Amino acid sequence: MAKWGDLLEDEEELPPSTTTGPDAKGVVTKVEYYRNEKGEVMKKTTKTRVVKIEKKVYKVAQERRAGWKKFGEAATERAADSVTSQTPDEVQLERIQRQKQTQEEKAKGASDFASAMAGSDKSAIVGSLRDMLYKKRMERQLLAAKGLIAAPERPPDEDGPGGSLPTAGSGKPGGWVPPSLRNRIGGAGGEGEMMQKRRDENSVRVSNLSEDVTEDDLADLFGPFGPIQRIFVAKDRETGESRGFAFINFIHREDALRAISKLDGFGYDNLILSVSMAAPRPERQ
DNA sequence: AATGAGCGA
Repeated sequence: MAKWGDLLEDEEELPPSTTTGPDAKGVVTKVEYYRNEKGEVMKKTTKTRVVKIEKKVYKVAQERRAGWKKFGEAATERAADSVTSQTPDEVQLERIQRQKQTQEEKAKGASDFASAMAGSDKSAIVGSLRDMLYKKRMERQLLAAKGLIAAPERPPDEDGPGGSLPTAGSGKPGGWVPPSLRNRIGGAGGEGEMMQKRRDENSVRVSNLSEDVTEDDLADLFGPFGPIQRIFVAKDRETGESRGFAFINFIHREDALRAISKLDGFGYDNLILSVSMAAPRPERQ
């Protein structure tokens, strides 16, 4: 499975897309091959399942209607020439199948990635990195959905009134931490526990991010290059939506430069990232 | 397309 990229490297013709299924569980598997902007062959596997939802409201309405007396023309109609017409209304939803993953697979993914990063084999990097980032992201989304972690960038008190709002000074551990207080992110070379001075000089700008990329996604993406002091995703002041670019401040300049050389032009989330050293932030008067 | 927040003594 890991070798498909190598096998196809020199071939002109791409394999045809295939669609298999639905299998016993209704899962349809679609495999497509395409070339990215660098001419590398990419494989995309999509698994979808059609889920039929019976609308509960229909049941309720039907039960209510059963108790009504007919009137007008309908009171005398026979079944054959009904004056009422009905349209079946079935809602079909597609949803992406989540893949199960064992601890060993996770560990393997991480070590594949580490060795790919150490070497210079670009296609190996792209293969294992893309895979690992996607899995990590899905894990986070699942945890967020289960309520085990806060959804990204949404303070708990936005869930609406009535809840037990965390008051200032309650100091509850494990809750949502505002970005301004998230100081130590990823990386291995912790430079002491003290508050660190921000290092704007090693600030990397990444743009053309998709709107739903979070700080955690970027920590996964940039963390392997070295310790990071701060990650900042630019957001719209009132809507909170990502503006599609971010800054990653590395502690060591050489890590910033390596990240740029490896990740500039990297395809992430269907977009081609642009990664470069950031211009210094304008001074505040 | 695009270059980040806070700041109250």
